[in-house]
Amino acid sequence: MKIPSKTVFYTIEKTIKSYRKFSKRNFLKVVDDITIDQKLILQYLNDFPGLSQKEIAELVFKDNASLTRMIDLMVNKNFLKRSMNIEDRRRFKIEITPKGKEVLSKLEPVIAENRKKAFAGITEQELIQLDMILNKILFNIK
Amino acid sequence: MKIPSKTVFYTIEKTIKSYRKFSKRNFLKVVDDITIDQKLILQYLNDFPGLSQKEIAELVFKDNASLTRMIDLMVNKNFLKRSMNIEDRRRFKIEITPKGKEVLSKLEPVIAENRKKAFAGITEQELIQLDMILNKILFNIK
DNA sequence: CAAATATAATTGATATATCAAATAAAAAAA
DNA sequence: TTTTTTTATTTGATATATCAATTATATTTG
Repeated sequence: MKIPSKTVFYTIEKTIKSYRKFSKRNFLKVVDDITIDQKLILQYLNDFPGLSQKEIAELVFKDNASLTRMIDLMVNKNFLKRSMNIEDRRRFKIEITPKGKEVLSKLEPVIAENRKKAFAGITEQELIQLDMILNKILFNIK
Repeated sequence: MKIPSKTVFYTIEKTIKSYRKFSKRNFLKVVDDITIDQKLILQYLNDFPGLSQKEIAELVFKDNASLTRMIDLMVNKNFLKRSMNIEDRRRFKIEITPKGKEVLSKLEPVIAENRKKAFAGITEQELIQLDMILNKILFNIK
């Protein structure tokens, strides 16, 4: 019999990595040259316009330095536009371009489909359970 | 009310990244200059001597190319020894050095303590639940 | 057996992760 | 207001992630 306490983190890691691969494969069917994290950044900027790089970094669990470079790339790919922010000249104004919005709208149905497939046969109750247990762990280690 | 299906993967990602940071912090109290993945590699080689780089890569969910570079580093740090394998000259014989074993033995109590803290107040039953739900997801997306 | 195919590991290129140090601007304190 | 401290971002250095191409050896096939 397995001892879950020794393997749970392995399973968590496996799940998130597998889901990322699964998602990426499906994304590439409708948009080329996009990564999971780029999609997440687009999504957050769409839902909460005006986010700073630092705020985005926190949302996607990355370092500010990584964000700088990721935003650079996304500007080069014309997904985003970076301009001066008059109110606070330390931060930038980061906006989604029409191309960025188009990419996002192409991905939306894929995202929905991904979740649907991933959660097939899993009840709402189970997801709530899962969420709750993970939050307990998060509380313990914070 | 939150909709878990839209946030569960976010929570999973947050949990695993937080746990990695938490573990690393605690590792560095007893051993300097070790990463979570290096510890995992040492652990696997200790439990299953004779693993090839490819096999290790699969166990830690990494690419062969990454493993090549990680093993290089670990050899430089004198955690591992890499030598020719007579039976199959395509693969290497990778062995833990005394220093590697020492590091591992220093980390063992820390690992146990990490798990204990992370799972405080979580029942065996809940861990089994968690494991089961994650495996359902894994099955769905594989 | 020789030729074709498969496997293990490496290398190169590019992106990302992480930490520390640097820069520039804003906010707080003197 | 000047000085000090804090904040947002960037840059440099090093490690890791990922993909494609390469190399060397093993295995399979004809």
